[in-house]
Amino acid sequence: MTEKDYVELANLLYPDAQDTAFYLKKYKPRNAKGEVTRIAPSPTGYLHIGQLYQAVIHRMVADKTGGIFYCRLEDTDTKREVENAGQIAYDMLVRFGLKPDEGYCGDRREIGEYGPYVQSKRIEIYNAFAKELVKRGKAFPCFCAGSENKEEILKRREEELEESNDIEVKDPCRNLTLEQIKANLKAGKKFALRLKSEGNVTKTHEFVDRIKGKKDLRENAKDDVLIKSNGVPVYALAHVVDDTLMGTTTIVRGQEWFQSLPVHIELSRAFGFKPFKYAHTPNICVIDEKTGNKRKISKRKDPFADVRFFLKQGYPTTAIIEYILNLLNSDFEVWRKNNPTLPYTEFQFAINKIGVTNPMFDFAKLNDISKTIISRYTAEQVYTNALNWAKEWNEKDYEIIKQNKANLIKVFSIDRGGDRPRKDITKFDEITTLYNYVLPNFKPKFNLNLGNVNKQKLKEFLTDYANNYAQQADNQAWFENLKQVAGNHNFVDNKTYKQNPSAYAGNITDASKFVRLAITGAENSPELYSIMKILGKATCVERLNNLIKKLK
RNA sequence: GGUCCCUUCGUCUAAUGGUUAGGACACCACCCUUUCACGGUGGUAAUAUGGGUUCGAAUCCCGUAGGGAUCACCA
Repeated sequence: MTEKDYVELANLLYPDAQDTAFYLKKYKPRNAKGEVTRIAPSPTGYLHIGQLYQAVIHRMVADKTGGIFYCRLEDTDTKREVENAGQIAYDMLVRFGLKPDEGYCGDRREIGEYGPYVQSKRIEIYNAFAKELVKRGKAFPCFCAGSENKEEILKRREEELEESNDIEVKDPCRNLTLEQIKANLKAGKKFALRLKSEGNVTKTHEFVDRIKGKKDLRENAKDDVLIKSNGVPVYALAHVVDDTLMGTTTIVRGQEWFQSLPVHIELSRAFGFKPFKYAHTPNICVIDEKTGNKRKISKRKDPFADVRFFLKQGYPTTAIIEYILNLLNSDFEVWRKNNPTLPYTEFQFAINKIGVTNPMFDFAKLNDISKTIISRYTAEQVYTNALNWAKEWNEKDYEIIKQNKANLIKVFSIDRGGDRPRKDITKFDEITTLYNYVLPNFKPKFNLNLGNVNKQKLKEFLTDYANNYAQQADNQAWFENLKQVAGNHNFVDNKTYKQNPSAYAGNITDASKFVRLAITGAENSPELYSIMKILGKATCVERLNNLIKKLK
């Protein structure tokens, strides 16, 4: 075909499309001095933990460089679309404190000069650029079979792999003559638009990825589809066109994209666009229980893939973000230790500090971060957060928390506020069980394990303690009293006990342990004096007597 | 199967040819203590493997093994 033929073909395929110059003029280059990043959720489910991970990078990179972070909805896969999912994804970003500056803001709203930010509303733009490509002889229509379902594709792929290792072949339709194309169009046949690849897989060129570093990249040689036969573009075209028009400077995305990078580069060059910077991130993984191998977090197998899992459990959103930051820039935790009260946004995040290997999701580490964050809350903040959590996720807890404000705040206040606050709350769904002893209808459940303690003496001690129990003025007096009563029943201080354990009924630790067990039903609790004061004499005596009954 | 990427304590990672291979979480011990915690001190624990280059290798090169990803009119 001649250059003239290409122009004729372009007009034939896209008679109504605008000239690309129109759009290139309409969307002015940005004057932001920093990096422009974007998150591009597809409305195919809910916000995935991996997308949240990406969003942290986008938000931090934009903030640290004085740039812009925007949101674009990639709804070109009509088959997989789930209703409301775009809205939910956006809402989740906002809740996690990663609100985009611009773009898609839910189903009825968008902000910014570079819209529309929903791809299904940009079809005419894609057509304009498709037409330009045809004019330049860099794309051609393909009249072969249309879309298949996933099972068919997987089956066909397997068959193809058996036949040949190299399925990167040029598409036969690239050789159709103008006359043949005209005949197909006249017959009413639908077409997909394919890239007419000029690459050669044996040639490589140097490429620098902002995370992976210097790499040799093979040229693309595949005539990939750019626009499906239903007129909707695939990711490659949408990415190159949108990110160019919207002024994205750095494409941050998962490393599964790394191998399609050559197509994106070829396409971008075919248009004569300025190349993007790219950063391909690792993927958060877990160990698969069946195979014992690492695998990407899966929406179907891992309930925490959906970020709402963490909200439902009552993790503070900052705990998730700080955990992710810790995976991304491992010096974050050092910074956090030195700056315990600064917001994480002050941290000097750097994209090139991101590692290249896939990290494993570690709940132990997340829990530690979460505990530390909650330990810095005031008692009122703990209460408010717990109440808000319960209001959304747990009706029963909500009623309990609402009706027991005074006691809960008192118990949250113990060991809180100093330099070394107590770290015992991991997430808000634990509150009603962790502090059940200050709530109504408390029924302690524990296994009574006496260890080396003399049962008869213990019973005598507890009876004496219960019968003569009086509220004390302060913690010191309270403990002196406990020590004295216990001492009367052969419970001695720890040093004395150590010298000859068999001579005594037990030590002061034992005595306290069983009082604690009677009062709280647990071996761990905040400082007992305060708890007993909150509960009042009658309740304490009753609980002590309940334990004594069990000691028969 | 082809291609691409990766491999340092159990986990997250630091160490840009010279460190006693460092830190954090988890685990254990001890200390503190007025009980539970918090905290403190210490401990167990790693350069996948075989060659090569080098005075010297976790670091550079080659092979091997293992793992991940990709090979759609999905993103």
